[in-house]
Amino acid sequence: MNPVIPATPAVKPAQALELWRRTIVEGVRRDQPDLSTRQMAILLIVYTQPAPHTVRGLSGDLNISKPAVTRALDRLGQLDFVRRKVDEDDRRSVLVQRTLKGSVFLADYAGLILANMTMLPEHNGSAS
Amino acid sequence: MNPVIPATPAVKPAQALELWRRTIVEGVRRDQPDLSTRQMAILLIVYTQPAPHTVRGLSGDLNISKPAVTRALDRLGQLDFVRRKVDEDDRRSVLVQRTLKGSVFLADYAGLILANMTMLPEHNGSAS
DNA sequence: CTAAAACGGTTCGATAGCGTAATGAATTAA
DNA sequence: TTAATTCATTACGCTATCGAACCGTTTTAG
Repeated sequence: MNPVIPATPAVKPAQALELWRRTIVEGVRRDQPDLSTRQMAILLIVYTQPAPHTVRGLSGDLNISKPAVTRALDRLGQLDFVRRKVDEDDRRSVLVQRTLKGSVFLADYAGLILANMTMLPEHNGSAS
Repeated sequence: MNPVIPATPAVKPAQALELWRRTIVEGVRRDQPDLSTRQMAILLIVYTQPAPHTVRGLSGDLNISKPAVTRALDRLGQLDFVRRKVDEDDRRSVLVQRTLKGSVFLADYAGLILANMTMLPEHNGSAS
């Protein structure tokens, strides 16, 4: 259908979706903490982007309302995946900090992703 | 930690999370249809796994209740990402079928994943 | 000091999702 | 034919989340 691409980078759309499916399905199956997409997005931002992280900043990053961020932080804080801390330079601001539990959770999730990534080349299906 | 693996495929946990963050954040930012994790899981199963797909089968695949699958199909059907069809062999069963809109959506999503995957090697950060 | 602006949090009504249990329709067993 | 089984959906109560608007605190401007 589309043989224009000169050299395929060894990874195809079908394989990308396969990676996504395996990882997400596994996550839903285990489902210890039922994180919404937004909560997961915030968690990933906090742990993979350099600090500081504020409510306003996260709200802008994800293009969602502030209350939504606050709620997500409530939930993530309830799970002890993140923690709030008042900014000393500006006491109005709240800094989102990482926790050990959050690190463990994401490390585990990363392992899940990697496991499915390494499994990809084996599954060389070219259907549809 | 675990040097048993003979040849690491040049991808680290931090890079896996980076891939996840970029893709999910992009999805949250633009995503017109705000799909939950379960809805996305069902969508991926339907489009990457061979047919047929029934409510009962999806319920078992994801280890969630059947009404949860029904509601997810309502949402996905409302978005015209999937379609219901009565199984002629067994009229009690409902077969979940793919649609053009769903194919386009997932193809677009796959492109998003691939874009972030190819961007990964550039981001060779080894912090933390 | 006083007034305006910025920031995060809270309240509000509305919406969506969950699982359990009951309902309808279709198949199978007797 | 009748009864039991199976599949999907609906009903129900509950919880979580949504955006808009408002509040209290802190910072900045005058």
